Amino acid sequence: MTTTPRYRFAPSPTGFFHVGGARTALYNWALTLREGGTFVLRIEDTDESRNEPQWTQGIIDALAWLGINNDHPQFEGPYFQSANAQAHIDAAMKLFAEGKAYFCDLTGEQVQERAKASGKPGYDGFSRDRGLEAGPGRVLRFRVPAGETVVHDLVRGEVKFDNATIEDFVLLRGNGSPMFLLANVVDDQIMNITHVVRAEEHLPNTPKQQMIWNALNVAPPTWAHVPVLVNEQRKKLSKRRDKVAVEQYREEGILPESMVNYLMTLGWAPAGDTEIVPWQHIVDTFRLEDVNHSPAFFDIQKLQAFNGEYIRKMPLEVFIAECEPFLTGETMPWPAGNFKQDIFRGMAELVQTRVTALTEVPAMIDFFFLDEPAIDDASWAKATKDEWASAVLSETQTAYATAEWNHDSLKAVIEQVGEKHGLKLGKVQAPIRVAITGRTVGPPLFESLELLGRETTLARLAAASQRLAK
RNA sequence: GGCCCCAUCGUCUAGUGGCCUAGGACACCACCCUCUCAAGGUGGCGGCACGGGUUCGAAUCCCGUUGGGGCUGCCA
Repeated sequence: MTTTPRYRFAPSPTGFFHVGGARTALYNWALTLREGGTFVLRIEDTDESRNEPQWTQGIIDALAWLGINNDHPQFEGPYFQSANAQAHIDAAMKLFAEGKAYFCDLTGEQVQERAKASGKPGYDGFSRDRGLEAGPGRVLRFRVPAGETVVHDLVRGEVKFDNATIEDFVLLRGNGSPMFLLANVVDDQIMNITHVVRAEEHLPNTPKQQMIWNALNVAPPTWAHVPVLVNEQRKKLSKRRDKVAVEQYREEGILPESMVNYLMTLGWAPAGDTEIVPWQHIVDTFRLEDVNHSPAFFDIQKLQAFNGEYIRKMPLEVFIAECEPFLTGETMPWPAGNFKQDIFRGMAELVQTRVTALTEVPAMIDFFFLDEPAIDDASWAKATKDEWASAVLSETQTAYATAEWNHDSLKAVIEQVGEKHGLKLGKVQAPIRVAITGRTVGPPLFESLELLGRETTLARLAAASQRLAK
């Protein structure tokens, strides 16, 4: 009889959802999907001092955004670790009854003092044979057996630990509440978890947990410890120091497809010469055995490059629809109500190749919807510094008053103006562009003018001439 | 300090003893294209940490050194 694999992702709700956590979740999810298993989401909320309910919802929302949600029959949860507290305590007491754990009345400070005095770090097993019963303030410690613990890890291979180097760790706090090491194991047993795929920082915990599994007479799961994600200093990504919130990347216009694809390439690569591959391809080919052993730098620049590619790959209609939330609403740079969908539609294709995040779209087309273009001083100075600028502006204005209003002819007009002054199109267009858009860079000018319309164009050219005359 | 993990271009990686004169991607540079900016195209820069083995042959296996990281909590 073969049991279907059961993977799990067990975050603790102590802050925004971390990109490292997202990658771990994705690894589990990909494996679940390919193997026809189950993905269990379990919120590890046993640290009452740090948990906040809103973070739980944040995790669920962020996972859903990445495509991990209960629309899929293979998704199970969320469960809450706190709901199993009694089972954790029962398991602990079973270990105590069997002599596999014992109570200790030393406080944390006392443990430290003893360690300092003896010169050996950690707990020294002071209460091992004192036969203490449960009581207020007494912690339950696991009696680490002599010998060696060998962890079989799908990405690391065999990792051996000398039990003598592992202290008798705490199972139950002085107030009776279960600790992570225990709760985590008991929950995995209750939920029939077969594969524990998590970040490498948990590797030192694994021999301890494996001993708990054995002490509880249950065969441990298959372990896999994937490398951590690091910052440019090659330190583990931290919520305090680094930009790690999945939510934030979402707000900044990163597409879930890009995030998913990029995260999967940290520590692993699809076969062949392309990294941008469909999720289904990843599901079909991802293997833990192929995961790299060393930490990976989370490179925002590369994430953005992925995102740019995903944006460009979108069918135009999809792009237009996806931009919608970023173009309407209070925070837009233009007066409410000024946005015109048909103008954006006309520009969309030209905008699409020029952004790496959807949040960049408004700035690309703001001049259409602003009553006056927002003139950037540096751009203005650069584009109008030549003595011919004034003449170009006024001559263009005159010609545009009667020109045929389509981008080809608008372009031809400027070419003629340029020719008169011995200037190439690249040069002459500069003052016009600044007059109309406020900047020296932006989407193609003549298509923009066509959509802007004659009236506004002439008004802006006139305004620019006036400004230049001052 | 102790335990554990890791080590290919700046970064992410391919590589599982001969296919490696080490491949791709991001970034960077140049050129082409071009109304600006992009996109696209072409090319360039740039790496097996070091030292010993093993082997006919090593980026690939072994040992050591060095360097990095994680853990070392009545957090998870």
